[in-house]
Amino acid sequence: MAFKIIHEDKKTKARIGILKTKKGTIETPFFMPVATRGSVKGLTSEELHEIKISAVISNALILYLRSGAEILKKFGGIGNFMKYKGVNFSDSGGFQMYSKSIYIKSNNDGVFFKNPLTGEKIFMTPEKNIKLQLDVGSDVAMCLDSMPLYHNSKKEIEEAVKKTSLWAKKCKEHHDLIQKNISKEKRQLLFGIIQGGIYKDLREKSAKKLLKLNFDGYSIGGFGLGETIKEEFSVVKQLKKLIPENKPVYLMGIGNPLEILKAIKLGVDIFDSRMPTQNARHGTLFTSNGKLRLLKKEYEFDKFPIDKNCNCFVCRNYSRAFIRYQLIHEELTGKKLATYHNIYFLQKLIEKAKERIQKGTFKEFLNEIENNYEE
RNA sequence: GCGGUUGUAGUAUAAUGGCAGUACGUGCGGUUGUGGUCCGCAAAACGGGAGUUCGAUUCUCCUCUUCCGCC
Repeated sequence: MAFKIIHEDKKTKARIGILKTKKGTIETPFFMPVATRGSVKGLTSEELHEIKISAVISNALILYLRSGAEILKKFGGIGNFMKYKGVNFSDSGGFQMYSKSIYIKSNNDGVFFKNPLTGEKIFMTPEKNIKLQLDVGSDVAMCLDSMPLYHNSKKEIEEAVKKTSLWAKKCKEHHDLIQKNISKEKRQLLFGIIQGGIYKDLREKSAKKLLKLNFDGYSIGGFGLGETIKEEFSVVKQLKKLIPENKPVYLMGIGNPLEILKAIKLGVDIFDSRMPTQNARHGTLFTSNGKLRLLKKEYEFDKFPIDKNCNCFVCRNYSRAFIRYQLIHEELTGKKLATYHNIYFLQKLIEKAKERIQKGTFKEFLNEIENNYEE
């Protein structure tokens, strides 16, 4: 069994679990920064270890388009390549169907992408994608899914659900086939992705199809793109009732601190998002009082750290004014320091949440955090 | 002093006898499974004065100003 629950909160659905991968075991809940092309922009793997980030997620499709996949294979996988000791997830690239620069179209057999660097047209099938993610050598792979957008019609979303189910079956069968001679402990895990937008009937249909295939974990995809949190959480609650307790649940693309905590309360185990890193680069910092727009002029001479309650390397050593100055003048150091802080902040927040789940006071913790947030 | 030249948001620049545009900067908002330099919105200017004209930032004159040349 790849996933085991070791602690359950009595007042909420929050839980602590252990995910077992070929690279080792890590505790849930956890947040993964995005390392799209094999690195978390601005941070070294040593720094990720220092912050105690236990997993990162890279993008198999983007790596492939830039010949990264080929190199990774020669290096024995992305973990060896980037010298990262934690767990490596890989995303299939299904999400890139929202990217106009590379997406062309899709049908029941796969997706047409174009390589923006060479103009080459690529037909990405579920089978090819699985092979690709095995070459990337991640510890946990995602199925190729068809991701509808929030503004798509219900009919279009239903189509996407259909394709996602079809591809999931192909992904799972191919994944099992390629790894059939590998011992269980050394196999890459594979997660199915549930789609269906905000429509509960479609989500249910999608979940049921995937549950039959018995994936190692279940991802909830297609959120964070325009729907309200209420709509999102309503679906998360519904899906949690359908997914067996002993399967890890991964809410894809969600990186807002408060949103993460509230999802943990609903029993979500895994998160990823480019939000903390991207926001950092653009000057929006996470703090215990909510977000801080560091580029505002009022911080020009500010000698305080980003967050006075934060104990990270950046907050112990640098002023808001310094980081702001570096960011404004486009010095890499500014982006790096801001990124370090945001990732540290999220990591610490989840660590605290885990402690409080263990103490049985997670619900109170959530209230405390919410009361401190201004936004 | 004489001749020429210049004057438009904080800065740099357009256009026009009839709503003065753009970029950067500033302010505010956004960013959720690619985006190292991202996106959206807003405030903000015709040096001053007189004249011609229905109407002048635009044409004329005066004045101040910029820069260049000459004495």
